[in-house]
Amino acid sequence: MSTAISTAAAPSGARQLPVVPPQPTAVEACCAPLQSAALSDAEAAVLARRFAALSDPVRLRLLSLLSTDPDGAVCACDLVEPVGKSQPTVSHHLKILREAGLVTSEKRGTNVWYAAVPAAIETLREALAPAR
Amino acid sequence: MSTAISTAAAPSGARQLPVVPPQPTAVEACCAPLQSAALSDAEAAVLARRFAALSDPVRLRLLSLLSTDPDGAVCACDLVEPVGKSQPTVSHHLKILREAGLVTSEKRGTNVWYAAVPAAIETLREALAPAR
DNA sequence: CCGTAACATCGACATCTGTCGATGCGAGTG
DNA sequence: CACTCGCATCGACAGATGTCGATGTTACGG
Repeated sequence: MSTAISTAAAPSGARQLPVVPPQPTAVEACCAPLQSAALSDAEAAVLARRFAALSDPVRLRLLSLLSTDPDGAVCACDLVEPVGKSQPTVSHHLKILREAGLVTSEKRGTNVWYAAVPAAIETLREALAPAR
Repeated sequence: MSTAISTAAAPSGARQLPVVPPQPTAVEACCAPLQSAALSDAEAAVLARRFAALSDPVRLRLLSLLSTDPDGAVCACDLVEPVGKSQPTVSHHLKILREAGLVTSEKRGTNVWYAAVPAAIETLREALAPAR
């Protein structure tokens, strides 16, 4: 919507400088797989927080967009329209994903580039691994 | 607490009849992995609902208890004390897990036996699979 | 047939969560 | 230096969620 006309500053197709550090905020595995050993109270709390980051459709779409992007990173300005929410709302969800360690952000000039952290996703996936 | 003395009716160690159907409510995979293709609106909604079932510490502990039980099934009466919540609360969480297809329940006399559904957990796990 | 045990449902309540408009703030630009 | 653009934060609000006590309901047991 907003990035329709002005092609000067940072147009919607702001495809440049896809550079983003690998995974500065890598999430450490907190627990053995759910199905391998009974979770302690603390372990369950940590895991629940992380899964909560995946419990919203908007966040899942954002994470998916970042994960599947050919450049590996997307300008925040290019995330608002695809998910169909207001800019503050998208910013809010990105913050939650960042705090969960699932994405990283890097400021480049006026824009902020977001990238998924595959290792963090893998951590969640391992928590769901079968007993054997 | 309650199941301490009376060893008659259904004591805390009600270990018998571990029989439970495999996975009647097997959850069907709804989406390709997050990191393989951008999620549609509908796909994200379905996935988010399922991950939401894992976004609570009590539910994670319940699922873990069921998954790691040697008999593969646990009487509801034996789930209240381990998680440290009231009986109605535990019943509430079990309902959410059941509606998410992550557990199944079977009534046996006065008791209800719960069992995890590994296939459903696997479905969630696959949604987090890496791109390649 | 009445009492009891196990589990689900109900009602109520406090808290959390998603959403948006308004605002703030830093970085470019003319 | 003023203006604009991009993004985060704030404030507010409606709706969802977790929790528990009370109450229902069903299955046993004497």
